[in-house]
Amino acid sequence: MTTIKDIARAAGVSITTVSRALNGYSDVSEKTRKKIIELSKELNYSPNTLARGLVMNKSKTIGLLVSGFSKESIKDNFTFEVLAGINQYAAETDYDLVLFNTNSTMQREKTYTQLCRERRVDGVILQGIRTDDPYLQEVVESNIPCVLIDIPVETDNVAFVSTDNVLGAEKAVNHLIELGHRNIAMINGHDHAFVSRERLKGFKQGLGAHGIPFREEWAVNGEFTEKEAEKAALELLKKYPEITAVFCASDLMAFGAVKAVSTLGMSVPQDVSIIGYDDILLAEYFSPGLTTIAQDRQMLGFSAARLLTEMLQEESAPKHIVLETKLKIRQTTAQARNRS
Amino acid sequence: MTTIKDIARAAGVSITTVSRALNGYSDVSEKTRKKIIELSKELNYSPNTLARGLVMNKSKTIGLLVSGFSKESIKDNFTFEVLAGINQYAAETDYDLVLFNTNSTMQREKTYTQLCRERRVDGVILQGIRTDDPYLQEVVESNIPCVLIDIPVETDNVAFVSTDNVLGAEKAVNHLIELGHRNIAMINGHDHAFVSRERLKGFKQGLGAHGIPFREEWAVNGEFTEKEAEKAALELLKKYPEITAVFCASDLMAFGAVKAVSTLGMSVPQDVSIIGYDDILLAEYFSPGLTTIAQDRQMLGFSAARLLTEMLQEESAPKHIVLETKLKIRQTTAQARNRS
DNA sequence: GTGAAAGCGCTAACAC
DNA sequence: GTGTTAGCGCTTTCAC
Repeated sequence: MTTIKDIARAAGVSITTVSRALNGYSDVSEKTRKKIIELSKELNYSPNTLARGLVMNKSKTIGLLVSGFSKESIKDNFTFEVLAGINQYAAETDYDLVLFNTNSTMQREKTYTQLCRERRVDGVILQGIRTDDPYLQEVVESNIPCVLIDIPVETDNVAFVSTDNVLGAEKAVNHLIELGHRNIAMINGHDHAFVSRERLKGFKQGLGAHGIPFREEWAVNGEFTEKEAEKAALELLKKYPEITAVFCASDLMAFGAVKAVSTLGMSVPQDVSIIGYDDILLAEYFSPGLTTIAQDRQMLGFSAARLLTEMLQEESAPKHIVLETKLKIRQTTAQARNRS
Repeated sequence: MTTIKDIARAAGVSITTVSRALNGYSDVSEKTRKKIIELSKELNYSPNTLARGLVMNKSKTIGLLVSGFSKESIKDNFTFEVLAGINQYAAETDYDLVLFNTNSTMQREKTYTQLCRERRVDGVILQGIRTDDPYLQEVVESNIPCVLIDIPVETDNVAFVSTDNVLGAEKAVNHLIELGHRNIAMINGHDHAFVSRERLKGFKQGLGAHGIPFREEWAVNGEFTEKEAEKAALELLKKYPEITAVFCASDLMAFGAVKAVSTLGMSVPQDVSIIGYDDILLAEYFSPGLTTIAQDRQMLGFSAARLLTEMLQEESAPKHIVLETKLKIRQTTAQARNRS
């Protein structure tokens, strides 16, 4: 494998000159530069990034710590779309991505910091970790530049990007209220998700803005899974026949809720309106089409990557980005009717 | 950042001894080993993989060259599931994954070999490239260990994994024939996909085995997209009213075909049976549920990763793996009826 | 069982 | 403009 040494020998110059020429420094005569560039092509030279990284103490790589490689996340595709966004941005830079994985027992033995330091990644993007994940604590304590997706932590070396979950939830509630619903329940994710807390907040705000009191017992957790949400919806709808609409904090959970409604011999949206959150691909293909709050997951990843590279270049980079959401009206929401 | 030098100093030994102790060599006294291990924990040491890679001339990383980060591939999810499989296997090894991307204009300037050599990846997995992709030629010529997904090239340093596309297609055809269909059309991908050629072969074999002649004009290309397939199906069904069933080489294309049928005022499966290939998530959620040939994409990735690590360890590793497919009967296929 | 020394391929002072 | 030199953190002969 060709090294700069080989080129230096062939060109009759020192390795320093080769290095300088190849890296575009100005203090090399045009003539020697040309010769060196030519020779490097001829000899089929590729720089050794390991060696370069070793001496420069940076690797031009971004570490990815994503939790969503399970069966479940294949369904909602969240991880992949975020990944696609990150990849898309990275493609325009000279950073490569290295995929760490947190879901294996073996990797769990290594701490977040170890993972990153061993590979000498310049920065990290974290996605899909819970607020009580031990890794999170480490992030804050370590001094590795880091961008969190959907977790609002902001320090000198950590930034975050998320969507406006409060406003998003409020949009959902507003939509239901505009359709005449007053008795609205919510199926949330779990308490260790930042987005859940935010969406609950938005839910309450939406109700409050229209003078509708928030009822504690109408807001339950569905753990972000279809199954749990179905169970929760079943109980809720049985116990409180006055409920005419349910806001679910994820589309997958909304599917569960729809199933629950039909299990009870009712239909969506005639008897109960259901609105989801995410706008995953299935939402459109689901029958009936799911009304939901759309968030641009790819942009989430794209922005995260951009934010991180900015952080790596300048001190004064912005420290967080909040993206907008959009209401997608499909067939699971309709005018309120009395079902009791 | 702690280095072995620091540990050596703290332990009062040479760096050689530290290196040996940390790497589990036998010729270190238990006493010093213990001390070194302890010290390394205390000092919060992480080995520098760049330095190690530089001297050992391998990086313990696997390069991933996948083409599917586009909008379209979010729909079929193929890339992600393969990725999940690779990741799952990698999690059990000490290899990390580096994501290269081929879809950007910038990266196109770098050759396959450059990409790999710069990062000093130990091996590569390629997925989603066409048989006429210039990268493919390079793979064969380079001496970088490589596993191809769904492209049958086998040399000293390249192996492949795929599913049995011939048999898969034959299963599809058999299913249709068993339902009484004799006039069966096929909508294939494109000629530069190995899987397309194989599936066509299986299609012909299936017909032949039952004495049904293959009609050239009934086998058209749909470019693996929903839109193109819809167009193709529309033409086909209009022109040849005797066709009662269509085998599509991907689920996405099958969706297009279903749409075409309904555009023509007919219904699936009463008038025309449609069978897909892949069993993507949407196939199940699609209405009506799509009958299809299922392939285990995650296993595809998992096997590729396993094969590659085996190649990296021993010379005598097996050089290809072919996975089985499975017929999934849902609602788009039914008993043949005369529609002309 | 342990250490000295060389070197992996590269960059970056510092001279000239 | 160009070369000399040192050194990034590690592994690996080769001595002892």
